[in-house]
Amino acid sequence: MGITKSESFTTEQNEIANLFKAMANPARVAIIQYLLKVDSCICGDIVNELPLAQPTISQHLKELKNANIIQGTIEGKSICYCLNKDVFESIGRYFMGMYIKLDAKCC
Amino acid sequence: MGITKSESFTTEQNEIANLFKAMANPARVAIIQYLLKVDSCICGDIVNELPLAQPTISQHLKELKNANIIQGTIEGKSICYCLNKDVFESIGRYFMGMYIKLDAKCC
DNA sequence: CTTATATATCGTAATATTGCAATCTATAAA
DNA sequence: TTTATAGATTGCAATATTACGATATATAAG
Repeated sequence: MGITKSESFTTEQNEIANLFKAMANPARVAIIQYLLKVDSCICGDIVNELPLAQPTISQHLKELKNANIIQGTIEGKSICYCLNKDVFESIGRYFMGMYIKLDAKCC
Repeated sequence: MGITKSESFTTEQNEIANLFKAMANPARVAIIQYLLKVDSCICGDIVNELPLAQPTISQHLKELKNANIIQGTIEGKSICYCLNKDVFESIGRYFMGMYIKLDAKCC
């Protein structure tokens, strides 16, 4: 074998894992941080900002879009990308919820 | 090529990506959820709980430990694992911070 | 219609991840 | 000391990810 045994886990566990996977890459973290700074921009701006080729950026944007982390709107011949605010609230609440539930006593 | 160009990004960006990578797998998500439920347990409990072989669980625990998400304490001939509360607070704050900074206006 | 610009897709090479059988290590029990 | 138990490590096969050149698509400008 070698493939992740997704079918052995719940849909929720797989969804959470996939959301993290979308952010588990320094280039995508950099894209998210850049979008946080500029609010919105076109793909070309990110290509100029990061040391990666255009097809690579395009692929990363696609993955972030599939994970619903960003959204893209067609604007003439370019595409305007921005962060999806809701996702960050959800993830933030997920972790803060865990933090609150977590018992201080450990092994 | 094919390798992630880690050296092209900041240490912070790589650290964040690595933290997400540690959680970007349904088995590891399940381990985290299980530890949240039982507070602490030994490796064998997780092996009984999840449909994965012992070496696989051991490997996942190692990755979670490397990412400082869990900690393990030797207790006789077994090892007691539990979640590291601080990490969840940090991540929660990171995302809530992004959520607050994020401008509602998008493209 | 032609050309330029912006982005997406395809194909592929390099590398990383996942899962497990076999095996090793360390401690507890007998 | 021998045996049993708990867990880690090794080695490997299967699969996934990353990056990019080449190319396709789609819109704007001329």
